[in-house]
Amino acid sequence: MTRPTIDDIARRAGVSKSAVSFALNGRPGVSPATRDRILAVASEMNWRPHKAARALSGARSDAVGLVVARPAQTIGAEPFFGLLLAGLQAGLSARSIALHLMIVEDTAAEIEVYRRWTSERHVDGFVLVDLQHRDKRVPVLEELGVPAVVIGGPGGHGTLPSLWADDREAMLSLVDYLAALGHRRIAHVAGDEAFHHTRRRIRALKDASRRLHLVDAVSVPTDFSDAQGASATRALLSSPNRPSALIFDSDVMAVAGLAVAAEMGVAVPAGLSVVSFEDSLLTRIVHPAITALGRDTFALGGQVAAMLLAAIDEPGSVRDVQGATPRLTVRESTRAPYTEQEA
Amino acid sequence: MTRPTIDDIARRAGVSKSAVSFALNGRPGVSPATRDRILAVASEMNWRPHKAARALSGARSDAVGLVVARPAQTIGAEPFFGLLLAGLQAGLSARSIALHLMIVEDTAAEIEVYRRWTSERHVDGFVLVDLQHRDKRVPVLEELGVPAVVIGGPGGHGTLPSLWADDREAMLSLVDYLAALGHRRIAHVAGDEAFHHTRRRIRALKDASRRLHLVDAVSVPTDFSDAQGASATRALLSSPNRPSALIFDSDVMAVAGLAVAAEMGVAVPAGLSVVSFEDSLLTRIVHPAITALGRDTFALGGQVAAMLLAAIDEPGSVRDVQGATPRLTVRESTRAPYTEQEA
DNA sequence: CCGTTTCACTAGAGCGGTTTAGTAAAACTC
DNA sequence: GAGTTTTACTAAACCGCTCTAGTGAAACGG
Repeated sequence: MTRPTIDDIARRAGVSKSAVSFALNGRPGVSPATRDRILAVASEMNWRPHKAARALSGARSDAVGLVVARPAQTIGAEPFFGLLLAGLQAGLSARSIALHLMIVEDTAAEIEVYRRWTSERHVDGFVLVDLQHRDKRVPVLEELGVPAVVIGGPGGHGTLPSLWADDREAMLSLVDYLAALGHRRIAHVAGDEAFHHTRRRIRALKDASRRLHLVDAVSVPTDFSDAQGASATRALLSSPNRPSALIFDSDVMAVAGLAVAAEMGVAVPAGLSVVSFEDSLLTRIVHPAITALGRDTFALGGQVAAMLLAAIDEPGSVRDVQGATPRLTVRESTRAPYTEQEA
Repeated sequence: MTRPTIDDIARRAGVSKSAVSFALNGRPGVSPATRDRILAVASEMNWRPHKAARALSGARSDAVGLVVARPAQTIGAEPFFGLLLAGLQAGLSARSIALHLMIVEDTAAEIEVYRRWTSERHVDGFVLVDLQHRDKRVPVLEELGVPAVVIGGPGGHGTLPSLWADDREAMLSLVDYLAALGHRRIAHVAGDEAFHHTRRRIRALKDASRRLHLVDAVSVPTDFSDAQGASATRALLSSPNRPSALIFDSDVMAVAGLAVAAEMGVAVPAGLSVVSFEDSLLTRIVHPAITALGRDTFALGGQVAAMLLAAIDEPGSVRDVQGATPRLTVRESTRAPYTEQEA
């Protein structure tokens, strides 16, 4: 048997197609008695709306898009991405909105997908991640006039609403903590300078370092990969004026850095304190467990979902929102630095 | 200006709607000259098909579904999932098929999504992961008659085609390797017994142990979490007859186990060899790097995508396929066990 | 040169919904 | 109780595309 259409329901209930449509959508124009009868027939016949048919009549497609331009490896590796995905999902599925995921090669391909999906009416809105300096995707989405929410900022995302984290404040608090422990030589294994947040963190470290009179607060940019994280760590630990504390911009790099320290015979935390700017399972399961600045990525996904749904319902109504301030979870990888006596 | 429809193109090119449709879909019925002219007009007007309209006329929805019933944490944590996703994407996007992702609470919800998406014509097919013993999803998908490909098996997936790995063979090779190094006391931190592959691995270990006359080849089932992986390791390492080698069913548990060993002062690999049944970034970046059985999860995703597309194109044409046999990458976490002299 | 086949193209009926315009009856006005 | 408004419902257009049936002209066959 083929799936029932509203026509079948209409026939069975002895009313017109339109009456069925009204009843099923909770619209006025049918009496309560008729409405109940229609609903009963519909559920008896196990009717479900045909998404495409609805979308064709100008309605929503009930889906949002997430397009990511990253190498496959990164997507598998970073817990951030999976958690964000799960959080988005949770926020969307409550209103049974689907998530269309697309993983592409580069930003050009990403923009092409935005264009295509918009004109095909494939999705009702987009979530934009990995905000970059002078991001080319922003003007395109603005031009397309499609609802979109940016994760990142503040600044650099034009008129699109964003959910942003105060990376500057986070970095300052991190440095304050390490300085309070007595660290004077702090180094930073940073991410990719193409990203806004990386730049902000680097700048914040510089400022804090000046304010607290730290020695050599150097930031080494990387591409976020474990390989570059490891080699940056190796270089820093080999320098004559070896830092006593390292700040890593990602959990993956922090773990890689930890391995380098072990390999070089540098004890953590006795000889080196390690802090990660990102928290996850990774930082928890290694030994020693890594002190990390944690934000609830799952919750973040949910928040973005809510913002995007609002932007779809009422374009222009959504404004920038500052996400929860990340909190430091102290674990086993940080302590006061070596003193001469100990050494 | 509103987006162009085939009617606009028809008017501009001076032909009928149908001629445009034929031309755009590469169907016979138009002369080469007319076809070229229509295509030129279409691209000039920047026309794109309206997905919903196409889908409504009985065509495909050009999307496949992946529904996962797992806690959010797991999805973020396991590289497997992200890599699979990326691989699937790569395989699908070549034919510009979208991936609809849905993360749900439990199997009941998952089945509900299968029902809904099928009757809504939301997707053309499904990918089924985490195959369980007596899996309830299989008969539902069979009943719905929707194309689907299972990752897992062999066996237990009814008439649905599956891409399966030979877990038994893999476990045997692993045990052979450890036995060749001289290990006699091998223990296994297993996954969830609800999963088919976990059961097969446990059975294989038992068989190998009997064949090789190993002592105490015990398997401890867990829920795949780092916490249970850690406590299983703790228990095994505390037993009077401590194993000299541990096999972990997942990378996350292997890393957690490594941390427990460090915490208990058990040196790896000197005092304990560690092997992971799954390879990923995780096993590579920790210290010591973990010897692991690796399969190319990204490629696996691509293979599944290809199978599903074939199943959609020609239902019933796709048969079970055995995936590539995982290969052992030896790293720093394995060596011959302690001998009495060394101890 | 007439009948048949092929070709290039058009008209128009769906696909499964939504929505507007219209209608008959019931319910209010005063 | 005639006129107006409201209510409950129907008919049919419409969304953008696909595809079948049909048409007129050109090409072919003998």
